[in-house]
Amino acid sequence: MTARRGPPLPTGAELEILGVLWTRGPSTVRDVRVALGRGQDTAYTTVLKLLQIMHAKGLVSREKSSRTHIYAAAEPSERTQRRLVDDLALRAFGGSAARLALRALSSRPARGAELAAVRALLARLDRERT
Amino acid sequence: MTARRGPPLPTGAELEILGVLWTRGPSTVRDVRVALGRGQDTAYTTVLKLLQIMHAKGLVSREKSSRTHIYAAAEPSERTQRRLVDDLALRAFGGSAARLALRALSSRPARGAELAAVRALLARLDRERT
DNA sequence: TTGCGTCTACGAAGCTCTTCGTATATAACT
DNA sequence: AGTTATATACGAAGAGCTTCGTAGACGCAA
Repeated sequence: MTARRGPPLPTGAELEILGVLWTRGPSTVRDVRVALGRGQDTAYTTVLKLLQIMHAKGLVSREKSSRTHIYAAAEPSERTQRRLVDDLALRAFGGSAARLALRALSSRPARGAELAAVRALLARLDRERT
Repeated sequence: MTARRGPPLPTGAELEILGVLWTRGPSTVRDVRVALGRGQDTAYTTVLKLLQIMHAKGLVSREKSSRTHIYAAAEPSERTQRRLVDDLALRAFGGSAARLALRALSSRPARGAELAAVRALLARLDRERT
């Protein structure tokens, strides 16, 4: 139970970088730094160091292209997001992801399209129940 | 926007203590320590220090009963949970709590009663839509 | 009143996370 | 060959989190 395969959960700054890699695809340190959109507020070596740590943790893979490294998220966003949700469910909702979902839906005005997606999922769960 | 009133988000250990206070109601340090269920693995002063820090942060209130303090969660669980969910939505789901909910529901086999609650909520949202 | 059990307060160690500066390598250009 | 631009690697500082030991206060029983 809770075998927890895969890399550890990303920290705050790591998650922000993963977000860039998920939307941009494989990127260089420079690419990531630009995409973070902080201008010069974050030093180049800060992003580099983070990616090196993430590589050591198994959160990203990297490949050498001539002299620069190209980094990519090790897991698809879905899997990491699921692990993050499960973690929060465990820590704050007694392990119930459904109660977490309930709280998420009741908290904010969601857009219609997104609610429709939730309804579709519920319908599918119904169908698969039997 | 994102005005973030109220105390800061609880950390891991703080959240565990809040869980105890939410289910047990106002409790002494000793009560909390016992309810954590770690036996002697955690020192008394560790729980005390945490509660002192949480009091300074505004996460818990306390009241003096003779010589001991009685601690209580400053916010109801619903509010803190909502803030935690909103935080995760912001950091990992582009700010969309609905997409977070979708991931939560698709990740795990939920119990029927919980799914029913989600359906009821969606129905209510429908009704309020107009 | 002296001592024992229990409480609070405080300081500090060990750890992780985030940040950056410095040193070093390497390709490219003159 | 020497200079410049850009890369990586590494060390370390500063902050926050978690843990605990020690010291001091307070009530209660002998």
